[in-house]
Amino acid sequence: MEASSSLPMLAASSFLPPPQLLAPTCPRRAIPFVRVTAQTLEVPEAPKALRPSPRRSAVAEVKASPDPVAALNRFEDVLQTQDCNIILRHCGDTRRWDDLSKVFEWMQEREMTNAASYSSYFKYLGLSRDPARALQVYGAIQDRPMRVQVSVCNSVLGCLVKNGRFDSSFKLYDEMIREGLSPDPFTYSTLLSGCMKLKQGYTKAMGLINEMKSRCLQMDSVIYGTLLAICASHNYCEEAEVYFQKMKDEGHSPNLFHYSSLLNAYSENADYGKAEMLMKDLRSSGLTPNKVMLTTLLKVYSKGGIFEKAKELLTELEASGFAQDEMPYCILIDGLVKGGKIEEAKVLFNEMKGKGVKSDGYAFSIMISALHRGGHHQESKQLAKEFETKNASYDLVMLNTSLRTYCSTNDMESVMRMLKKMDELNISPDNITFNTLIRYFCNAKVYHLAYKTIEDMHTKGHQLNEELCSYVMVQLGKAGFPSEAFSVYNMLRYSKRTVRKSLHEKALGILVSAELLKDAYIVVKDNAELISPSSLEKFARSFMVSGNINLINDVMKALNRSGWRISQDIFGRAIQRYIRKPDKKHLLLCLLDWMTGQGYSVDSSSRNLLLKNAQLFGQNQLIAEILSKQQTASRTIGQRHKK
DNA sequence: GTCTGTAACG
Repeated sequence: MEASSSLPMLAASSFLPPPQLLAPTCPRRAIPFVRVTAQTLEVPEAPKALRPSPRRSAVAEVKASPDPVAALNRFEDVLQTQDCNIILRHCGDTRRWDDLSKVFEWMQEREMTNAASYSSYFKYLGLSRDPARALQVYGAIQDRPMRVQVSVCNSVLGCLVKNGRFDSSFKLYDEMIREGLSPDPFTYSTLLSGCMKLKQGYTKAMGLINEMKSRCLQMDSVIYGTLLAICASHNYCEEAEVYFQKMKDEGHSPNLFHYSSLLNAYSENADYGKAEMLMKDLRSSGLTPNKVMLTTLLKVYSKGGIFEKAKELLTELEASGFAQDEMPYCILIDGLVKGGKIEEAKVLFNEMKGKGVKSDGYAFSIMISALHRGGHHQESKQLAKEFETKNASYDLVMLNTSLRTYCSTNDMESVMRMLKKMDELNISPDNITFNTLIRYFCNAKVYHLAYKTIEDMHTKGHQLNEELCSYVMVQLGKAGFPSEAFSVYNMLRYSKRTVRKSLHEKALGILVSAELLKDAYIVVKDNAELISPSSLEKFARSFMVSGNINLINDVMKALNRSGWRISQDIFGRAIQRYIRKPDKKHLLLCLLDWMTGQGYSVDSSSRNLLLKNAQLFGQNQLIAEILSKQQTASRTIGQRHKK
């Protein structure tokens, strides 16, 4: 446990982390503070830039060229790596993403890349929303020291975080650490900002903070700001207060970021009293609340249902020019809707539109959803159409919202239009999209389409909604598609860790009615103990009559394993089957033997049937012996049961 | 003149 006890081993191995990682205490100051001045660097005054160098003018010419690659080719002999980096950054800064990649590839072909090239390139790939390419280029780096170069790692991680690929950023970070990365504060800043929108973001952030401490890296004001934002977005109000105080104790004075994050934490629980106190504290510290701060305060009032104060504040925001985008209206509209004041919400929404405030779709989506939930389907649909005619831009949430309202008004044409839009915009459907469509197809009673959608959803790795899929399964069974029903059953079983036990019974019922007895056996084999005796009985009876004869004995064993006592009627049916197929006599003998071992016996009519047909099997003697053994055994067991 | 990060809405 203690770091000291493992020190001798440490000395022998260079693969272990440095000792300061094992010892939780840090030296007083890990990184000495060095003021970098001309004196400390002692760089002699360079007489450069007296005349334009050929490299400089080449850079200028490539920068200005509409075809940078052609220009690069002209100056190939003049340009050095750092010159190319300047050109690369210029492409990025001017947002010419195609040229950016072309220049980078040109540099790669001539092995003119260094850490700075990679760092910059990944940064711009992040800005151009191309994390896939960044991952691809990073993965192709052969040189291990380059792969763990801290600025290279930071920029590729930043690219992932910026594009919402939080899980892959943490996965990649772990790989980098295994390969030997030594993270710096930039690394932690980047990763922490990824925690804000992560489900388990708070826990993840705590892990990172501890890791940072063990590496003796200092917390700074921005990292505190990020941390407070993480607390607010995960509703860790008390923790936010603690960090706010801790930060002050460490000598960082809070700025508007810190105040508004803490206020945001209060707004989640609509803690109006604490919010007011915080505003007082802010003013007394000499800061002036800005647009974000006041908008967050509006959220406190709005969530708390203090609509009079909220409206007053909104008027103030308007007067200060802080209500030029839809955000504050959205907050109040949302609060009104959730407070059951849908009419007031509608009035405010129309007021907002009347004032010419532009909407990115947030206000529309709040109103469309609210009207939909309230059962005002036509009105909701009208808003969705209005949004469409305004030619506003769509994202996944807006598409899902519109889709839902079009589905509920059975507007197939519009549903298709939304799906087409989704495709064109390269927006991948999510759980909500799929479930909306499945419900729609169910209501329209087109179960094969519901089935296709479930299949698609499953293939794309989304977790299925059990209640909905189970309904579709039953409907598919009723509509005469038992194989599809069974397929839904299997998708549910393999996409969820646990399913309700009634699912097995439902599936079994469908399969037995459709005489898909082999599939029914699959259901029974793994879940017999979750299925009611009457369903098992029904299955067993059908199987004995028309199931695959070679599986009869296996079915018996599976049923018996579940603890269900097989009735003599079932055995009777099995025996009748076997008697009609004398070439399966070995199976019959096996069954009779097994029955004896399990304390089962045949009833008298089966017994007579067997004895009468024994010569068919050429085993008169053997069958008679087994039957007699069985009677003795069952009598003993019967007596034991009576006791 | 290599990389980084913080606040409000569906």
